[in-house]
Amino acid sequence: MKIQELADKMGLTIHTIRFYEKEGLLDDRHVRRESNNYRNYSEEAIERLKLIKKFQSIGCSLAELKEVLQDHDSNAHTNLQIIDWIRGKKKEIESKKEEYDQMLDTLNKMLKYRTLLMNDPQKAQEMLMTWHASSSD
Amino acid sequence: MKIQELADKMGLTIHTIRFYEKEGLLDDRHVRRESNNYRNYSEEAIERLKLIKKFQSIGCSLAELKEVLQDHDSNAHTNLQIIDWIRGKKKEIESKKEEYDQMLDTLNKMLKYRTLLMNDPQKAQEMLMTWHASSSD
DNA sequence: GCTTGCCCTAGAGTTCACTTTATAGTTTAT
DNA sequence: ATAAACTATAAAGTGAACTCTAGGGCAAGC
Repeated sequence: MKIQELADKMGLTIHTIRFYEKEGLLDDRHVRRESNNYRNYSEEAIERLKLIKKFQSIGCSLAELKEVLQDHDSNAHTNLQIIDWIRGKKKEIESKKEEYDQMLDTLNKMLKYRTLLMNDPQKAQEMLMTWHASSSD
Repeated sequence: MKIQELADKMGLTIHTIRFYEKEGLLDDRHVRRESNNYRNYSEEAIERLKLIKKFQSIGCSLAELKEVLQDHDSNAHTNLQIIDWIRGKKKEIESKKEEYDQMLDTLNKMLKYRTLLMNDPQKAQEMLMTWHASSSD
């Protein structure tokens, strides 16, 4: 598979794919060269890019990803180290989810206030008072 | 309150605070100048910075934040526009939470595999097979 | 009155994750 | 055979959100 085909399949640009390779996120399990020096991608490249996207979408940096993916490949780190990383990442995600829940709370309050403001400005004003009395801006 | 004190209270650097001001996230409700031109921050500055952190932690850009905070202050946008923004943001957060759930799934699989690898390499190998048969890397 | 430490501005530098550009070789269609 | 469409490399540019530096002013202690 040539680079443009892969790019289309993955919804990336060819530049991005070459960039990932340069950053060490793809190795010869994913890309090889044809006699004309064109890159030729294996099916594994697709899976790798999917994995990159997945991790990236939850806030892994490419540097962090490189670490994990290299662990995945070679045995640079011990199993225990990887298990630790996974546990840490799980905690991170869980606390991020909690933050999101808090934020949803805040947004719901804002929504309630703004809706009230349209229907009953008087009551909205009252709401603002009690809000300010408790905590945030 | 002088800048260093605020920075310490908020866990930011003085550079970051001045940067936020330059970006228009703080106004004269939050900062004024003393006769010597030193910045003097009100208590409201603390609430404002908390709010900035809160929104930022769930992926709002400073530009976006500026919009909302200005709405919050002046009535640059209509109530309906703000309500729309809030609704959109809520959706964003909800789908982000789903992504996080998926990621937790993946991490749990990885953890299971790595744990098995330590206790029963044979079974770990089998697990890898069924995994590869289904989908991801 | 001098040192130390905090304050100011303006602007340059940094990191991340791309994105674009310049230049050139290869393949394919007409 | 030539144009178009694709590939390659190397390197510069971008935007976001800081972060740091240079060069200077004020303030408090000895």
